[in-house]
Amino acid sequence: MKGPIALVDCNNFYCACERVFEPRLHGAPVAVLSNNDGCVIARSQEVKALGIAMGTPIHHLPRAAFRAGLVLRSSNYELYGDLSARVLSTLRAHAPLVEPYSIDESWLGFAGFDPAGLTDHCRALRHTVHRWTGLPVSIGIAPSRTLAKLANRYAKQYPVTGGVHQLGGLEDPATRALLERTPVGEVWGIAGRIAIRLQQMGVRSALELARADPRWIRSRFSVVIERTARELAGTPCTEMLDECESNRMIMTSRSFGQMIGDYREIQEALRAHASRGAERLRAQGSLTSAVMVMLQTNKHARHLPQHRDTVTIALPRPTDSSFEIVHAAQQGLARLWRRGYRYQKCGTRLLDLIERDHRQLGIFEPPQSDAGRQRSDALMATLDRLNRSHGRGTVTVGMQRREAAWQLRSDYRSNRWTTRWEEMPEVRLR
DNA sequence: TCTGGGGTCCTAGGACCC
DNA sequence: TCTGGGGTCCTAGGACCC
Repeated sequence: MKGPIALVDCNNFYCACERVFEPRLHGAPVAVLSNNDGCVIARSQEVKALGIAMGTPIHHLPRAAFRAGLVLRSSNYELYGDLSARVLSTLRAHAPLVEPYSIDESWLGFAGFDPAGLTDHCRALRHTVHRWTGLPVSIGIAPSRTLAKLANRYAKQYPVTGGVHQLGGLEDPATRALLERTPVGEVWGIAGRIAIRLQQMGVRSALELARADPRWIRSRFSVVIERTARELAGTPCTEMLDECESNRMIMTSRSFGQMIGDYREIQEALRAHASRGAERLRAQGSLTSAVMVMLQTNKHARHLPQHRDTVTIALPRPTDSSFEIVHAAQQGLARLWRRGYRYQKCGTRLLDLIERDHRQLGIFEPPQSDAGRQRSDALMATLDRLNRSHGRGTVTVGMQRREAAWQLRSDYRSNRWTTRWEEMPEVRLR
């Protein structure tokens, strides 16, 4: 099933989300901070114009930026996630095949469509997304994902495109011209080291990579880069997926609000991460067979003793029970933690995921344990329901305080306008 | 003083087996 | 002087992405 592919990408997504419910932020420089309010992870156009780089630590932000009216926001993933879902449902109403890619990007499959009419169709779609969600998007259309990515960037960069740009294959002169003036390091999938090696071998532009011999690329690099080269030449190398693929691993980790040495305190944080991981596991209908626990000190604090390590606990049988997963995580922590270190971050990874429906009974498992499992399933379903309807953290496994040293700092968080009753926007009539 | 979190895929190389 | 050869499986780590 081949056909044109479109990439829909929300412009400056996190900043745009902040503006949806606070219109006064339109035109103002808005920067969204990482977890713990550490550094800048998203910038509005105005912030980019101020010369503030991605990843700038909050304490390095220049005074001049604040004088220019810089508005800071803590990450508000509950809001971003909800708005992302709205964009997705809008897309699903207007495209035959939608494959979510990240919180702010989706691929659209247009197999069987006449490429000639697609630009207009996508302009209309872009307009609808904006009307229904308040979020501006750009759309790139091309025969392959790598080219669609390039088209998308062009659409974003040049307002004259009306936010939509379409590329063809190498036989199209306009496509060739764009590839020729695109440095190879700006191609999707080619970054830092590989870009340097390609340049040393004389491959400097996207066009040169598109025209390189795929077998040569494969022998010098890998199949990944070979695929990128083929895609640039207009041959799609991945299928569009009809349904959401499940994650193969679920990682949950956070830095602490401050460095922590106390075992009990870290244990509490880890319980929160393990529970959250288990919740996501159940949401995608999987079971895990192994829990990896990670614990690390602050690598930037060079004057302090360093310790970072991971340990993997194999579970007796695949499970999605918060209790079993938390228990395994705590076993892992007991092996990792050392007295006298001040830790900065801990987390869990749920590994070896399988689909819940494919669960097999263990050889040594007594058949009557089915009843116990059903009880556990019902309990987990109730726990998830309560946390969904009353907000995360309403029911927890073991103590997980809302105010604790391990909790994230988020001093500049906006309201969770669409997911919390008590934070809903108010309209006052007078 | 501060410097995020969550993913995927691929490859190299060791362990192990016949 | 050298001292099999091939295969599979698993894990760690690199590279990249958002």
